[in-house]
Amino acid sequence: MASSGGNLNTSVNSHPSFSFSTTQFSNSSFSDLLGSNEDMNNPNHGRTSFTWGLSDRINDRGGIEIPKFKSLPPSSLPISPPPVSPSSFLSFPPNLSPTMLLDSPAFLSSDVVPTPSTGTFASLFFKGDDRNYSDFSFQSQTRPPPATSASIFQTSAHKISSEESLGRPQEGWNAHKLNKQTEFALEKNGVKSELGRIQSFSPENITAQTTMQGNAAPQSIHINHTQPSQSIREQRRSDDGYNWRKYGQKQVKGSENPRSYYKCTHQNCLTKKKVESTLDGQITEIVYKGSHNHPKPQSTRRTSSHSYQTSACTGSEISNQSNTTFGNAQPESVTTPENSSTSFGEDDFEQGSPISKSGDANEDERETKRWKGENENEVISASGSRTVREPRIVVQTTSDIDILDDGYRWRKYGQKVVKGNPNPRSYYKCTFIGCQVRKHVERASHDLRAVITTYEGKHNHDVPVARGSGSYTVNRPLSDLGNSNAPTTIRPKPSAMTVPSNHATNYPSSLHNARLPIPQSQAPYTLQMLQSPGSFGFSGFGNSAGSYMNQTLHTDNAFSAAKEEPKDDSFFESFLN
DNA sequence: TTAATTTGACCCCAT
DNA sequence: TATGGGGTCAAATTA
Repeated sequence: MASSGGNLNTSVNSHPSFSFSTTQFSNSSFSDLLGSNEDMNNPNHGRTSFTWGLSDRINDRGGIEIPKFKSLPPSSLPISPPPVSPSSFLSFPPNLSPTMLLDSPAFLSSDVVPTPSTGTFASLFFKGDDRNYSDFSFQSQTRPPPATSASIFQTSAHKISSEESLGRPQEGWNAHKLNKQTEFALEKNGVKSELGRIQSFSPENITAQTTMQGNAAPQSIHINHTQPSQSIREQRRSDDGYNWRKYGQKQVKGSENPRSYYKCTHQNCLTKKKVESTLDGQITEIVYKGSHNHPKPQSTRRTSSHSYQTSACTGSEISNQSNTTFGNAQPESVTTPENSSTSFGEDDFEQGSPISKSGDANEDERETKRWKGENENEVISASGSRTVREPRIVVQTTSDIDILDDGYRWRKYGQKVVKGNPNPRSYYKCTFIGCQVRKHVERASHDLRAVITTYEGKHNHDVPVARGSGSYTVNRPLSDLGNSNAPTTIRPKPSAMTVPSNHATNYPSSLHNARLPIPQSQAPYTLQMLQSPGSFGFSGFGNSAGSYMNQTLHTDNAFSAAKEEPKDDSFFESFLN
C-alpha cells in the first residue's frame, strides 16, 4: 500500500545506549533443540557441556526437564545481517538522499556491499520498496510470505536489546511457537526475540529471500513456512551462497552456544567457517577463515519460489564490497565472507542481547584478545579469519547541527516544550516551495546529547544542492555506490535512528542519520517494529498519510517524546506564518 | 546406497 | 611441562 503524504518520521539521534539490530535468524527447530530422549540415554553426552549449559539452565528455571540439546541444524545458517560497527553509523551527506539509495537498483543487488560505509546498513532498515510499503512488514512466523517481496524485518534479541536499553519491559511476543526451553533462553537473555519466533528457520521450511542481507540492501526476507523440506543438498548450501560441509560441532567454554565448524565443499577450497548459535538457533557469530578460491556456486534458488535463499546476511553477500581489511579482491560475482567482516560493535550491545549474553565479561575479554580487528567493523583473528558478528544498530547521538543538516532547507517556524520532555522542540518547515514537509527537533529528556528529529510529510522535490558537500551529486546513481568499493561519501559518522512518530506512515524510519534527507518514500521501519512485543505484522504500517501507527514506543524518553507529538495539523499550523 | 550430519576422541596451541 | 580449550578427524548415525 503505497502511502502518500502526511507522514511523520522521527529520527532519533539518540541514546548511545540504545541499540538494536536486525535479523537474527534461527535455523533450527525447537524440536531439534529439544532433541530426543534417546540422546539423553547416551552416556557420551555427559561429556559434553550441553548438560552443563542447557540442563543446568533448565534446572535453574524450575526443573523443567529438557532433553539434551541435540544440535542445531546449521545448514541454513541464516547469517545475521551485516554487522554494523558502532563506529560506522550511517551518515549521508547533505545532498545524498536515502531515497536515492533506496531507489537505486544497486540496492536490490545482492552484490551490493553491505557495509555501513556503503550504506548497506541503512538499507537494512530502510530498504523496502519505496513504492510498496505494504510489502514491508514484520511478519509473524506463521505468516506465509507474500507473493511479492515482502520484507520481514526480524529483529532479534537486538530488538530486545533496544527495548531493554530503553527500559521497555519485555512483553508479549507471540510465543506460540516457542517452547519453554526457548523462552527460557530468551528470557535469560532478557530477550524475547522476534527472530526467535522463527525458530524453525531452516532450509527445509523456509524460503528466505533476503535483501536485508548484509550486503546490500535489505531487501526482504521471505520466509516461506509452507515450503516442504528441501533436499539435504539444498541445505548444504548455506545462506552465503557457498556450499559447506559441517565437520564438527563443539561446545565452547564460556558460552552456551554450540559452535559448528564448516568447510567449503568446493574442491581444493580450504575456506572454513565456524558458526556459533544460541540455543534457540540464532546465530550469534560467524567466523570465516580463509578465502574461497572459486566463485560462488550458481544458485537457482534465488529465482525459485521454493528456493531457500540466503538469510539476511549471507556472509558472502555481505562482504562483497566491504573488504576494508581483507584485500582479497574478488570477482564481483564472487563475494566472500572474508571480505565482509562487517561487525556491529558489540561493545555497544546491551546486556541481555544474545550477543552480549554470549559474551560475558570474560568471554568478551577473551574474544577481544583473540579477534582483534583493525577497526570496529572487523573482527579478525591473527590468522586472518574474519568474524561476522551479530548485526547491531546502535543509535548514537549527533549534534544539533547534524540534525538540521539533512540536505533540505528548513525554516524554523516554532518552538514548544512538549509534555514529557523539558527540552524545547524546534519546529521547522521545508523551505521548498510547495513542500509541506515539516520536522521538529528536540533533545531527548534523558540525554541531552540525544536528539530526536521527527519528520512529517514527504518532500515533493529532490534534495537541494548540497551544502558544503563536496563530491556528491544529488542524483548520483546508487549503482555507482553499489559498484564501488569506494566509501563514497557516506561518512562513518554516528547516525541517528529515524523513528516514525505517531504520524509516521510512509517514511521508513529507521536508522536514519540526522543528515539524511527525508526520503519521499521509504519503507517504513520503525522502532516499534523492532520493539513490537508481539507479532511484527504491522498491518498499520504504511498506512496512508494521516493514519497513525498506534505505536507504543516504550523505549525511552526520546521516543516517548515522539509519541507525544501533537497529532493534528492545527498544532503545526499554529506555528505557520 | 549414498551423502550429510553427529559426536566422541584426538591433536595442537596458548597459557 | 602440565593443563585446558579450541579445532579437527573420523566412525557412527541419520536422512
